[in-house]
Amino acid sequence: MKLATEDFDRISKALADPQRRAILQKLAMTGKLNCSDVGAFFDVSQPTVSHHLKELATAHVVEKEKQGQFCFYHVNNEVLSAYVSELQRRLGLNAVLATPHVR
Amino acid sequence: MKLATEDFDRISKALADPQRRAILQKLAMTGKLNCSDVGAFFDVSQPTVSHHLKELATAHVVEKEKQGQFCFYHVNNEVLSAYVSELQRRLGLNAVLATPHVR
DNA sequence: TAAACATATTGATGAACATCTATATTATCG
DNA sequence: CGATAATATAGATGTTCATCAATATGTTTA
Repeated sequence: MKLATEDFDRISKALADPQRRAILQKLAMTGKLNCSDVGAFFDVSQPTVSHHLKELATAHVVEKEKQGQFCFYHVNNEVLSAYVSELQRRLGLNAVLATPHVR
Repeated sequence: MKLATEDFDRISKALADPQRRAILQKLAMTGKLNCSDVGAFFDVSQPTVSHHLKELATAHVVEKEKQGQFCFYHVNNEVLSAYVSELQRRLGLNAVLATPHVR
């Protein structure tokens, strides 16, 4: 999967904040959570959680699923993998594994 | 190689800025550059380049080598690899490849 | 030693941002 | 319908930060 430059930039920024990384990690571990559940894990206000989730969603590293009054979020592994790959590519960390063959 | 939490945080922040990523990428491509050479590639002032290189060095993603009046910088691949691994671990991107065996 | 050069530091400025309180919006339930 | 609950938005505030001009520090060379 190919990431637009704009998305790559946005993801880098999204991952820069420790609180946002913690939220993302929690989502990665639990699979799927709603806003309130996420908030319960951390000592920040509800609007702050909402804001962070929005940032993560805008960067497409999480996906939002509205179910009635609730709003579930889950990690987008495809985007995260693409981000890590692109990061490795840019940093020259994948020279040896350039085109891995599966036989 | 194990990254201290503090280092992981600092690297995430260091990678958040596009200008710093561009500098790092340039260093990854060319291997080794001094301050002036780095500056020549971008349209920013000398103090700004110096500042960014310092941030990258503080995060240990580049290493500094003073040679007389010049100052050479090169990428620290070990730290960058460790960062990417830790990132993958936290984001749950390595479930399948947990302990890759080389036979 | 004086001038020229490479890099670092200082201090200032404007923008971005994390966070909060207050409030709005939308959905459920009695 | 009215109350309660979940999430979002608006606006404010303090902090962090990217950047620059000016200057300092350290190094080479004429």
